[in-house]
Amino acid sequence: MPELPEVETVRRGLAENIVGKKFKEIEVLHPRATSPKSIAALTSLRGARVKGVKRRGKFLWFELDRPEVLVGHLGMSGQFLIQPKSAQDERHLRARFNLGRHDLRFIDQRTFGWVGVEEKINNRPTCVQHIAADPFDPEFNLDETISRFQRKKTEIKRALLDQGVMSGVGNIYADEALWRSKIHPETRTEKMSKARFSQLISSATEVMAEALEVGGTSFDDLYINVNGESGYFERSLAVYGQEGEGCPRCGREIRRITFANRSSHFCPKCQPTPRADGNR
DNA sequence: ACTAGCACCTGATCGC
DNA sequence: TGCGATCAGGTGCTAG
Repeated sequence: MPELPEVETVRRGLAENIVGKKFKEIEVLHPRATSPKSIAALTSLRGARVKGVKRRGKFLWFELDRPEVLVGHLGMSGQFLIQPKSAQDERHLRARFNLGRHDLRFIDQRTFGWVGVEEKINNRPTCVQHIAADPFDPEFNLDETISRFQRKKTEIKRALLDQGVMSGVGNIYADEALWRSKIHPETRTEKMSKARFSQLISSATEVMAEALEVGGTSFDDLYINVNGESGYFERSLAVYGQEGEGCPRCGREIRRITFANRSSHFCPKCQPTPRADGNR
């Protein structure tokens, strides 16, 4: 579900609502809700005070008044909600952190998301060590990012989704960025110039910034912010989920293909199939 | 060392 | 109505 704009929307909501608050009671309601280790580590956070909420790519973590951090990933369907303590349990409630009158609740239909306790190395949780900077990170370095793209030998769509190359982009914004840059998703990275990578990174940054401004993309209630509100970028999508619709640029019918076990949406005219000899 | 393929889940929807 | 196939915003493991 949530890609960078959605996760950042959630991060902002969490920062506004729970920085300074203390975890009073912690309850884990599903075995898959916590990262490999134990629920003991989670419940040991009772009494910890939240100092800040950080993000890299799609990973979130809470800085505490102790060395460890509370880390979370939303997976495909995870949500953090701020709820009155008295509110009824959600159907897919997986963990509850009581803050007094309110709860921070972790809800996740598909259970690909998780929360856990980790040490920090280089100022980042251990599970985030292999995640590259996203384009909004002050540590983001364009030249290094392009070099990592250039080292990949695969289709550009796969490389765009590789969080170790550049983080934050998921299936929606990958398709939107490729459309904006007029690049076919199956274009081989070996055939792309440095300028082309640079342009694509700009498109990805641009589309994610625009989505962030309107609270992200919500197709249904699987993605909502900490107050339960939807984002509005769905109406601005050019290709994702638009199979059979007209391309907003040229009117040609948007096509959907499957590879890497996921759907890719593109305009066959604006993003022509790369030639066998690869020139484009 | 790297890439491709698949597993990990629940639920909605579509065609028969 | 029912049932199977397919699809859904992500990541990590592992076989080659």
